[in-house]
Amino acid sequence: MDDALDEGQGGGTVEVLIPLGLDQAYSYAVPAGLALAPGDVVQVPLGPRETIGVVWERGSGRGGNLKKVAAKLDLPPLDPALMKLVDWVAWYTLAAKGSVLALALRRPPDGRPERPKLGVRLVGPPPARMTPARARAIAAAEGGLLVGKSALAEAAAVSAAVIDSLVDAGTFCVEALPQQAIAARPDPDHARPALSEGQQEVAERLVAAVRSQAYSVALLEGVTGSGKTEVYFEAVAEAIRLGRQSLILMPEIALTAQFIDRFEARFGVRPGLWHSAVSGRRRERLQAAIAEGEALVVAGARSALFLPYRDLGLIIVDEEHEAAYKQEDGVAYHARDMAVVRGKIESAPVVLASATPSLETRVNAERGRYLHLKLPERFGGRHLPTLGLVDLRRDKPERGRWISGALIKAVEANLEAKEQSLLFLNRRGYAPLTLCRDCGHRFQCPNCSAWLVDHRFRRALVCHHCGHVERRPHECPSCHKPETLAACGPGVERLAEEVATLFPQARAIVLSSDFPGGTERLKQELMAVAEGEFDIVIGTQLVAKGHNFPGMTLVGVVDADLGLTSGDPRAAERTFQALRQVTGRAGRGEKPGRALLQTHDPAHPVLKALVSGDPERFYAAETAAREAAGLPPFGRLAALIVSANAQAEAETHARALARCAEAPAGVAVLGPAEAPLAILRGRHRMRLIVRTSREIDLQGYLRAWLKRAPRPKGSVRVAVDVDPQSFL
DNA sequence: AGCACGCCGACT
DNA sequence: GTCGGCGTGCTC
Repeated sequence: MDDALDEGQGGGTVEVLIPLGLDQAYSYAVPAGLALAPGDVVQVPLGPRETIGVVWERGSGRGGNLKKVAAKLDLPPLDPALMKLVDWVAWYTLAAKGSVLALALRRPPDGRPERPKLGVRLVGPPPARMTPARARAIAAAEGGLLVGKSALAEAAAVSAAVIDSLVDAGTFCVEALPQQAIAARPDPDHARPALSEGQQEVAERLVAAVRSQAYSVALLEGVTGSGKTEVYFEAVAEAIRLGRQSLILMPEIALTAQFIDRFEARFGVRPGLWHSAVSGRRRERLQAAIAEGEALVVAGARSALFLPYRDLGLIIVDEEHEAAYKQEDGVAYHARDMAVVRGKIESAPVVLASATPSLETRVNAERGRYLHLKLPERFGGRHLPTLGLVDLRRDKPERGRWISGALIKAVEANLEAKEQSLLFLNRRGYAPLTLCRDCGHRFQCPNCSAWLVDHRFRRALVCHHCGHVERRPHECPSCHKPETLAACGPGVERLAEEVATLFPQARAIVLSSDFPGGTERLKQELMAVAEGEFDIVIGTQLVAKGHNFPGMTLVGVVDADLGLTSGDPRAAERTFQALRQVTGRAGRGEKPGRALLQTHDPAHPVLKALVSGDPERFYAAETAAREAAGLPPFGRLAALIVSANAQAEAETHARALARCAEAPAGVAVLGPAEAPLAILRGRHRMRLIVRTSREIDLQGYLRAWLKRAPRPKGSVRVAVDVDPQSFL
């Protein structure tokens, strides 16, 4: 056989990347008669079995004693842009290429048929025994049309069991509902909103970016209620007009019915939805529709970043600052950053939207790398609430109490005026610490180093890190004296006790993720709050976003210092964002609102910046503070080492790395002692920041370190927490 | 990811 | 004496 024949007729070798934790593509021989090109999805033998893989590049060898590619699968090939993204993300995150490929690779059809949604049709006579519930169900199904089972149950206000019994009785028959269209074409002009002048201006900038069909990044900043979504929808509309695809990336929890309704109201159809709950055949169909270019708009959680878009013309990252964009297990990546990278690779504009942008995005905007678009404050003449601090050193609540005189007065005035108040305390449960007054024993999690949180309602002690639960004993497990256990500090449950004592006439409710009855009940209660059925809401982070409470005119932050003192480098930023969000809950209706923040440190720069109402002040102060503390200013190289099974091991790794890193000039490793590192208690992970003043191949360097360093026992994972902008 | 190899606790 | 736990390593 000669080479000429090999050209088109197969033969030769290919490098195949397998979606497993393998960093290298493996060489396989191409059987005669098979033509393979990079991107093709193939079946290859691997050890004792066969797996799916992707031809990454053409090989050069003759494939003498290599295993052969078993088959070329009938799936659309990975396009070069997506392959480039996989390569880039693997290089950048120091993850094995195969693991990244696994994120991008469509699952082969698993043969599991999509569970067809069932509907019922009124076909037979009424059942022998009629009940009110049955009568309602039959009335709702009048006309003999095929109705969805759950929809019918809801419409008739009966349970699914009633419908089932009517099916058994022969009154209804079951049929499969026709499959819902996976991705109908959105109409860019379905319902164009009336934008304010300021919004229009910003929308036009985004539309221009979409028209340019070139890479660019814009930070779209605007407080909640400023109409960010409407504005970026205009950019999406433009992409639709051009026939190009848009990806709207959002934190998983933000993919709510509310967002979908807004999308549908604007474009007439639902977007293609991609999140962890979408499964099986539906996932496949959507993937196919995306690859074909039929699905024009995809709204998805971070994994939607690796979908095989055919012609991506716009990427929106909503709530850009959300920590949920960080994937920490498996391939550790930041979806927002990788979105920027994908935009670069696809030559598409990227829009980062947020009310409280992350520090690094702000820095990038400031340095002119990103276009900074600001939306005028609030839409419809509404104003941001006025913010005030309560100095707890002067206005001190009694022992065992947490609400100051000033806040009590404010709540009373609100009750008087029949307006709602929100008391925000980001602490679930009754008390964050339980100790023995006699011997000082503190209840600690057996798995983690965290304190166990007293949950009176559940009558249990709970670890908020690992989920460990134990019963709250009656006597101290250490000294066995009875009645010595004391709850220390407040949680929302305890605050509710105080509220009941202070304002016995008020209708109060505690809202936290522990809400009894699950998310469904919680949703109902949120609705009830919005409708004014409660006077005082005591809530955790949960109430900071989402539902709008028009009657809420006062927000009391019970402990504004909470979170400011932890060792996490992001503590100040996160607290600022959380407080800005929660205080913004006041005055969303007709009446102006105000917020009171209780603190022991009224001079704290975060609080001062917050009260000044000028976010720029916070960002300026925080950037300066980081520089002063020797923390990596964003936009320069830094690395994050995630490591080991135990804290001690993590520290050993860190010291080993610190020693190794002394060699190449320009690299300084801030070890456990020097850096305000965050050992994430409970999961025993450690963050270590590598700082460098000049450009080196940090990825390559760390990779090499992992290979040659005398490693202590335990697994080491290295992830990079760098602003990828420096590499673009 | 699978699957093998390999070294320490409770059983026929 | 073995069965089996899952830690570590390998797959072109």
